[in-house]
Amino acid sequence: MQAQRAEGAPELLTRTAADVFGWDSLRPGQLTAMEAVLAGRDTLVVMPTGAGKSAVYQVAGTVLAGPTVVVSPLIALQRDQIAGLPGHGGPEAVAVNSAQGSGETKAAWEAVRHGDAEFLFLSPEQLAKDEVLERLAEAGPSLFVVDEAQCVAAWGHDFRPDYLRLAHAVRRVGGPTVLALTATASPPVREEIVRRLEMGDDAAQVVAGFDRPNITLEVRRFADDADRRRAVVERAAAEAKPGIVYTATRRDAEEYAAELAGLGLSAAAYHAGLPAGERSRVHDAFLAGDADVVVVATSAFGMGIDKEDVRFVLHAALPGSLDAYYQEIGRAGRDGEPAVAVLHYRPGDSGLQRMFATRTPDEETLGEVAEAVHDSGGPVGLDELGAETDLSRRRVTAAANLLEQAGAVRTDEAGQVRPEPGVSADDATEQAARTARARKRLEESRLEMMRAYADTPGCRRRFLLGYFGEEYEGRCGNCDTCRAEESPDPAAGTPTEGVTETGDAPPEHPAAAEYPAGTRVRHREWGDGMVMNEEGDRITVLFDSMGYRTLSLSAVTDSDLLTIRTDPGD
DNA sequence: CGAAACTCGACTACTCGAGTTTCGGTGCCGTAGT
Repeated sequence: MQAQRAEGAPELLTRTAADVFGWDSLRPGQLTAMEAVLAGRDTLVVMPTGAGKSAVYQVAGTVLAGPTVVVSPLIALQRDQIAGLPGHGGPEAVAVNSAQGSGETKAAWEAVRHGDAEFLFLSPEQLAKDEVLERLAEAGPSLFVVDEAQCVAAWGHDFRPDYLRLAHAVRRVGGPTVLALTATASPPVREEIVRRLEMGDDAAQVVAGFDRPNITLEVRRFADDADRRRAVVERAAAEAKPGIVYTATRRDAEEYAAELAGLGLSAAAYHAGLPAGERSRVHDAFLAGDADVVVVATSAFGMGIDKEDVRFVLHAALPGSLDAYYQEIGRAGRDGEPAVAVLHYRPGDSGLQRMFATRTPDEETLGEVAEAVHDSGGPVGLDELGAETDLSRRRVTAAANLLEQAGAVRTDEAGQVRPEPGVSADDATEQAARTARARKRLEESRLEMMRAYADTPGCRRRFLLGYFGEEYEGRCGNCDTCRAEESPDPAAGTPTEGVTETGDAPPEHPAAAEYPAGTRVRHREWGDGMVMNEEGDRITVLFDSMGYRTLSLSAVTDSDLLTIRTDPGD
């Protein structure tokens, strides 16, 4: 104890990293994050995959007394994480999930209860169960880690609503320090993670640079679907292997895979509709690299893939957001060697994404759940609500989350849902529907940003980095628009195939310097927002209530639309 | 929102086109049946 006290936190962390994990040095961001965690501060770490995010919780968790809970979205990922920990002698790690037998689960809980297990891996769905929370509360975890924390914002609203209920879980297990980890998160997504996980006001944020200069960025726009298909196949055949092609539908994944296989390439489709055995076979073959595979995938593929030598990531259609896009192209060129990311799209693509992104619980569902909460009179569990409304667990949870977000219901200390006093079921429904509509608008504007990236005449890297809150001066020289500028060959650049339409970047507006990315502004009608991007004479602002909006600087200065806010915190 | 699948009537005998409906994407979980 005396010896430890004499040793400062950085020394203790560095020594643990070396003694327990065999790491000779820690990167500055890692150490900063670990120190914040050790000091009991909730911490958000945004760092590229391969930069050692896991080390942050591994070392900090080992140093802190008490077990560490790690929330991980995929069972396969939990296995990898456990396998990645040092073998015997090191801290023990266990998991609890549906894929393992009851004996294994029992042993895992025993290990946690006796203090033998330092790390316990769980899905958010496990943390929705009373029994799991009670056992955890007893064990008194000191650290609560949310890995792949972008899932909170990306999946929590509909697909896996238990992600939005993690804050309740944190409270119920005794309020340990929260550590959220992600490779990709724009400022509004970071803000949402912090808010949803109810991380403290003084939460630390450790954000490493987003730039991946070795990835060449390119966009090709097509009027005709057949032209686009041909271009994708030709490109996949021509580029150095291995690579990934992302498609929008399962059907496309299979069609592209078949077409590439027809050209003699070893290509395989991967999507959630395939049998588990087939999926893991494709996954393993791709990781091993022995098949020189060109994998055609839907977004199911990629999370947790740590393969260094992916040479290209092609998109055969427009993704739903730049957050998703950057996450996916980030799987290219991890070794630092040149790699390419090419987006092939057709303006009609956005319809599919709009459908996916904007499907929120309908008013009828919200009404049913609101009434069930009301009629119950007192605290009621989500299972009970499901039985009463005859809705699936997932839909009930999503509806309850919206009602809660709208301030129409509340979740109590025991995880039960209660009506908010003085709010009728009808009012609750109306408020939640309003919240759902606002969410829809935000998702639509995210899609608009995706399209704006695809259509920008300016430097793509600068646009991307601006979206992630990083300023980038000048032009990168490694995207199609920069290259077109350097070699003013009319054949270069990215005109729409089949349609003549191109343009140089508009000249910088004199007022551009007044609105650098990150500036907090107030619009006469749309309220408060933050400048995300400035390009030529236009700026893009993310408004709290309206989502992303692009404004002309001439209009802004002519009619005094925006005021710059100087109050730092609000 | 948009593409594909389906339905249906016309007009001719199996095909065509217009109109209508359906479907599109991510993973946990638990439980029934071998």
